[in-house]
Amino acid sequence: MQNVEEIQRRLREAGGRLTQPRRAVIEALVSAGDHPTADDLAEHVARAHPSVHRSTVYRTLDVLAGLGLVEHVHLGHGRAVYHLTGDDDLHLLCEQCGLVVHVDGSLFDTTRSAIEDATGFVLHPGHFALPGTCAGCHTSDVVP
Amino acid sequence: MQNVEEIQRRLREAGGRLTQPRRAVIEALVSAGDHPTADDLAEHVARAHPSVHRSTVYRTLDVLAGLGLVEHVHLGHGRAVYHLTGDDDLHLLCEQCGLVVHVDGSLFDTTRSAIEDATGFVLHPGHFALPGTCAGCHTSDVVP
DNA sequence: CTACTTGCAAAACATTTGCATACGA
DNA sequence: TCGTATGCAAATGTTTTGCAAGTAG
Repeated sequence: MQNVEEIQRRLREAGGRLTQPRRAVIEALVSAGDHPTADDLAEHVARAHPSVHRSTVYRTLDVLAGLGLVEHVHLGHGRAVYHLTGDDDLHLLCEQCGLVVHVDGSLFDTTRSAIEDATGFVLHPGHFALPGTCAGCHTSDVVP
Repeated sequence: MQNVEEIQRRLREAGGRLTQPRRAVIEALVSAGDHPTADDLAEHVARAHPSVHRSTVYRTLDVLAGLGLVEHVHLGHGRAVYHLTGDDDLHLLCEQCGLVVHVDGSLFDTTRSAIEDATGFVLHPGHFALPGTCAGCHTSDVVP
């Protein structure tokens, strides 16, 4: 959905500078796996550009988040994963095996509108992972 | 639902020792407000028992969590709040003002079963906070 | 008495920040 | 050139851990 050129264009349009470290972070975002942590991204960046510092990765992610291009999801216990905006899905986190799966965000629609009607609260559920037990762990649960 | 005696009984039944620091943490859990952080609890404990160390608060919470008596909810950015098991409602967290409100867990039923049917994932409602924007912040948003 | 608990200090972990320097536009 | 970005190191904030001493049962 989002490619490197598109992101670079948005960054420049906003008056940001297209530096080598920023190129590397953007490249990492589009080519890293499904749910990279900041650390995963820093590692990915370091492979091609060892001189890029971790703090620059965080600062770049922060800039891109400010432009609405990147979001992060907290998985609990301090870890967060980053992804390009546009993934309109929920993250489910298995508390037993750590598996993260994506489901379509529309599954949440009825709950979202029910809560909005009842309380005026507008949810952004994509920002957190919903914890639970995945199918695999749930069945093997019975046999320890 | 849970009173001090009940928790103490469960702790002793499990072979745990009922020490003064543990009494203080349990007391803090039942008498502290709705969504105490570990820090809130440590402060509460310190008022009556200044010698109780922060790490003991964490260890006690961990023990009680192991017995299924306490759960914690991540509010993002490192903070977590603790509560006694039995609150079967959802926590909504306003990302702008930090307000936490409870709503009935049944509002989540359709989403829970939809996710369970689609993926086999069994969610633990109540173990997590749903982030969003509360009614107050949402309206004042428009008028800065 | 013995093993479970505690206090302390230090480590672990993820992220942020101050500052002088480097570099894109 | 000029102000934004960067690297570095050190700080931040929360939670965890190793260890000797304390204490419940």
